[in-house]
Amino acid sequence: MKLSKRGEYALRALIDFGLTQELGRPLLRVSELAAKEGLPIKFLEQILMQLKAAGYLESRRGKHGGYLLARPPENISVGQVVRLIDGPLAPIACVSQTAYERCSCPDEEHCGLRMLMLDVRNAISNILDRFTLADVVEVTMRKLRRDKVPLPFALEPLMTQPSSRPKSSKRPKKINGQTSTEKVPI
Amino acid sequence: MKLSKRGEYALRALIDFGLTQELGRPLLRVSELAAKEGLPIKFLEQILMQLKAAGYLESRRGKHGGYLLARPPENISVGQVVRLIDGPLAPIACVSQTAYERCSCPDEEHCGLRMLMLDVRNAISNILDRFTLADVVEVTMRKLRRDKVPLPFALEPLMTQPSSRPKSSKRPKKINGQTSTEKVPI
DNA sequence: GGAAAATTTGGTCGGTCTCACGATAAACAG
DNA sequence: CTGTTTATCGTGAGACCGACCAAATTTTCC
Repeated sequence: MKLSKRGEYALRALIDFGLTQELGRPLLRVSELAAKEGLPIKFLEQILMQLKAAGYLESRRGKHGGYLLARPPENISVGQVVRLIDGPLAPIACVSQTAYERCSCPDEEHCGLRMLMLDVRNAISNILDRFTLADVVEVTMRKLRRDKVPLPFALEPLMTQPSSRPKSSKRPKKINGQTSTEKVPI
Repeated sequence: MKLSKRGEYALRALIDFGLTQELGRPLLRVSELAAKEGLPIKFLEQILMQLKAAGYLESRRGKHGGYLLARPPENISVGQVVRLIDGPLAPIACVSQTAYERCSCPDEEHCGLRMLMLDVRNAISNILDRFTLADVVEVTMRKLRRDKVPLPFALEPLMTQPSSRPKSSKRPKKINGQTSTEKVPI
């Protein structure tokens, strides 16, 4: 049930790009990002290249180079990013829509495991496919402001144009809705 | 978000043990199980040994040997089995209860990814920790009977004692409750 | 044009996951 | 006791993943 490191890093990077874009500084160098998030640089490079190839990022070379978002965060679905990096969300291939594969069990129609994992698939999809990068960024910034945390990436005074673009005032789509009321370990 | 092959095979095996126990033939040889489910024999051996070491199975050696369930299926939680084989259910370690690990992100309290994955964790747990092996077996057998499928493992006429033990009539705990009404691919 | 800074490309390396071969030990049948 | 049947154990190949290092290429700035 794990998200790969590659997928984790990709999402963390995209969230950072969303945050810095919101703060008026969309361009980030790989070295900055790696330092801030504590990620291995060369591995992060591979991931950013993959995100670029998929149309999520653009890159600028040279002196003031770096990466930036190629699409508005509202158009970036978390679920689609996970699928790009880690493959289908479904725990087993025989309940996947995008990459269905017959499993080795003799009677797929009456497989108890398949029924269970179909529920898990739907549960995961209902979360990851509903949230966009903009949603995650918005919730994160609200939390940061509420706790009066100095906004990250305000450092690096490189071309400090305040340019506070009118933020997309969308419905705040509550995250973390049904936080576990039970003591079930996970 | 994947369940490992090891975890998949372990669950498939346990479900089969539950089914055959219900049918009055609790003991299965590794070779039978591998043939019926189409699993690699030696790999399955390792998995069954692990399940035995964890107290889920017993083994008999010699002529009429094999494996059988060591605990009533009502006491076997699907979530606990997955945790044993694949580790914590949580997609990333920093939202796990049983195996929490600080992640490399600088501010865990305000990490957007963490908030998302917390929801995913709860969603998975709410499914896998609610269902026991007995639930899965019961739903499977109902489906098999409804479609009039010849019950598996009725073959192998080895010591055919009908011994129809009084089945635990529990509440039927609907599986596959909210089947995806939407066309979201997964 | 030349230097600097960044992306791009290439190879390496240890670890884990699947899966397989071969040999050993226990239980049973004759 | 002997042989068959079964689980048990040791070993390791093959593939993939996470992470690292070094060089090559491209772009921009001075």
